[in-house]
Formats: sequence, structure tokens, C-alpha cells
Amino acid sequence: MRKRQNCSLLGFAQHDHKRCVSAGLKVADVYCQKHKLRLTTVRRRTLSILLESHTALGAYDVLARLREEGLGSEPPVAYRALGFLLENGFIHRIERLNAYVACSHPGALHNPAFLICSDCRAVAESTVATTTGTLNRQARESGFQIEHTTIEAEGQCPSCQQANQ
Amino acid sequence: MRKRQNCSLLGFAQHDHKRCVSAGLKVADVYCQKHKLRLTTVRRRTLSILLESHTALGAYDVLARLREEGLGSEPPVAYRALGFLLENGFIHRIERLNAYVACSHPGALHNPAFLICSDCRAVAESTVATTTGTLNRQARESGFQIEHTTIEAEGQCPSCQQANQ
DNA sequence: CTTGTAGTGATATAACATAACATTTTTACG
DNA sequence: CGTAAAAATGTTATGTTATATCACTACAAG
Ligand SMILES: [Zn+2]
Ligand SMILES: [Zn+2]
Ligand SMILES: [Zn+2]
Ligand SMILES: [Zn+2]
Repeated sequence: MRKRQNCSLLGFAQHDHKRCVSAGLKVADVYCQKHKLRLTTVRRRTLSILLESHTALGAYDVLARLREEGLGSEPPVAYRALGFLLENGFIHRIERLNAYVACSHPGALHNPAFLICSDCRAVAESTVATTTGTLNRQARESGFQIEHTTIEAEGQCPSCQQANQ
Repeated sequence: MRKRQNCSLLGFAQHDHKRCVSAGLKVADVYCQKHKLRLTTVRRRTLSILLESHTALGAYDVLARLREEGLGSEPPVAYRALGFLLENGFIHRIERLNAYVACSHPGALHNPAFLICSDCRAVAESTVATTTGTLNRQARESGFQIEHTTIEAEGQCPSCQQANQ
């Protein structure tokens, strides 16, 4: 009898979080070198700020951190860095929160689904991104061409459930 | 051999649109009477503004219309009316657009998926709202309690595809 | 009629995002 | 190297979306 694998989602599970940060930065470094992209100081620091938490941060939260460190003080600085990181799949945007979160499975562009805690903004990223067959069928039948699908499930993460019980 | 039913989604299909407006208002009238809710002038007009198009309108778009008609000129007027209509399931919020759309299947609270045209903001509402089994399983296994799921597919509606070909 | 509740009016401000243009840094190439 | 083009950054201003707060009004219940 095989032991059931623990496949709880990163973000809600206990884990060695320093590895998330270092691994995420490493992947970005390698990817950028390979694709001749410039992971500048601001961009790299923006990524590490997001990697340091598995929660969604607003652009102005990021900007505040950058400002403290003398890396820029005006909104475009943060939005440019976030834009670069989004384009290259290192971070994702959480539409419900107008906020940004580091990718948990970096290395390739992809289109994940998210589980978002409405209390603490913790975010877990699922690799499952496809819509249900029914929605796809309805789209096809009505002639709608789907280009991108956003799936965001909101609720309570394990620790906030305990805290609020 | 049974004829294939045309189940193209309202919003992209040709239809008698005056009926959408009158039916939507009627449902709201009845529902509010039954539940002792007050569908005031501003609320009712806000609903009809959204019913008049199957596209998503921003709060400030709605406000502009209300202002023209002397029904209110400051943001809270629109946001309060939209809030009431959202709470009672007469309209939905499109997160990707920070915009609002009248419900196509009014009468009960529900949690639909949307097909959103990125060119013209036309929105079709699908009754299919459940996430994929896999996402639900992942949530359960990691102890996350899903309360609400947003599914928004963005792409091109039939007429915009023709226009851009 | 009076008292509580729900709804509105009005002002201000918070939060999120981009346009536009000047300047600096980096890269590419002769 | 020197220099021109491209990419990134600095800076100012403004646009867009949303909420807090407090005063006032309408209205239903007792
Ligand atoms: Zn981590
Ligand atoms: Zn939480
Ligand atoms: Zn219609
Ligand atoms: Zn369209």
C-alpha cells in the first residue's frame, strides 16, 4: 500500500521558505540570462519582495519597500518592474485584489488558478488552469474565442480558519 | 434525428433586447417586493442602465448617466446602488475590468462564469460556475475552504472577430 | 408623534494605474 | 575605443476606481 503523497499547495503548507526566495531568484537569473533579458536591481528586488511572502502585495506596498531601500519612489518604478515580471511569467496578478504575487512554479509562462485567503491575502497557486469543459463548449458554440482565463477562488486558508473558529 | 439546439449565450446572440430590460426590471421588482427590499429610484435606474447593454460598465460610467438625469452626481451614489444590486444578485462585478454587468439569469443568487470580449466589453454569462474537480480537490487536501470562485474568460466575441479579421 | 432604521447628500481622501517627456545606462557596431 | 540606437530610469502630472465620514431626510413601526 503506497503512502498517500502530501500534495498540499505551497503557500498554505509549512515549508523552508528561504528556498522559495533563493530558488525563485535563481530561476529568474537563469531565465533572463538565457533570453537576454535584463533583471536589473529594481526588477530583481521587486521579485524578491514578492517571493518573501506567499501573500499578494499591492503595487504601492512594493513601492514602499523599494522606496525604503532607495530603489525608487514614484509609482512608475513599481509598475514598470511589475510589468516586466508579469510579462516574463515570474509573478502573477490577482485580479480580485489588484495585487501581485510571486509565481510558485516559475520557469515557463503559464496560466494558473489561485486560492486566495480573504483574511490574510495568502495565495496558493494551482497548476490547474483550464476552464470546465462546459464553459469551453459554450464558448465554442457561441463563437467566442477564449484567449485567457482567470480562475480565482476566495475563501479561508487553514491558519485563518483556526484563528477564527 | 433531433435538431441541434442553438444554445449560444445571450450577450453575443441576436435577440429582442427590450425584453432583457423589461424582464430584468420585472424580476427585480417582484423579488424586492417579496423580500421587503426597497428598489428605490436610483437603484432601479442603475439596474436599467446596466440592463440596457450586455457590456460591462464602470461605476463612473453609470454615475455619468445618473448625473445626466439628476439622480446623483457623487461617486457614493453609484457605488451604493451597485452595492445593493450586487448583494441581491441583480448584477455581477467583472473583476478583470473593475466593472459591472446586469445578470442574465436573475432571480436567485448564483455564481456564474463570464466570457468577456476584450475589444468591446460585451459580456456573456454562463451558468457553469463550478471550478474543476482538481482545484476543489487541491483545496480540500490543503485545508482551504473555498467560499466563492471567480471565473472570467477573456477573448474576442463573434462580431469583434469579424471586424478584426 | 416619536423613535429607530434605511437611504441620500456632500465633502474629502484613499488606493490603484498610466501618460508623457527628460535623462541616464547599456548595448551594438564600425 | 567612439558613437549612435535602444533600453531603462527619473520625474511630474494626471487619470481611474473606491471608500470613509458626517449631516440630513424619508419612512415604517409602535
Ligand atoms: Zn515559500
Ligand atoms: Zn489566511
Ligand atoms: Zn439583451
Ligand atoms: Zn467584442
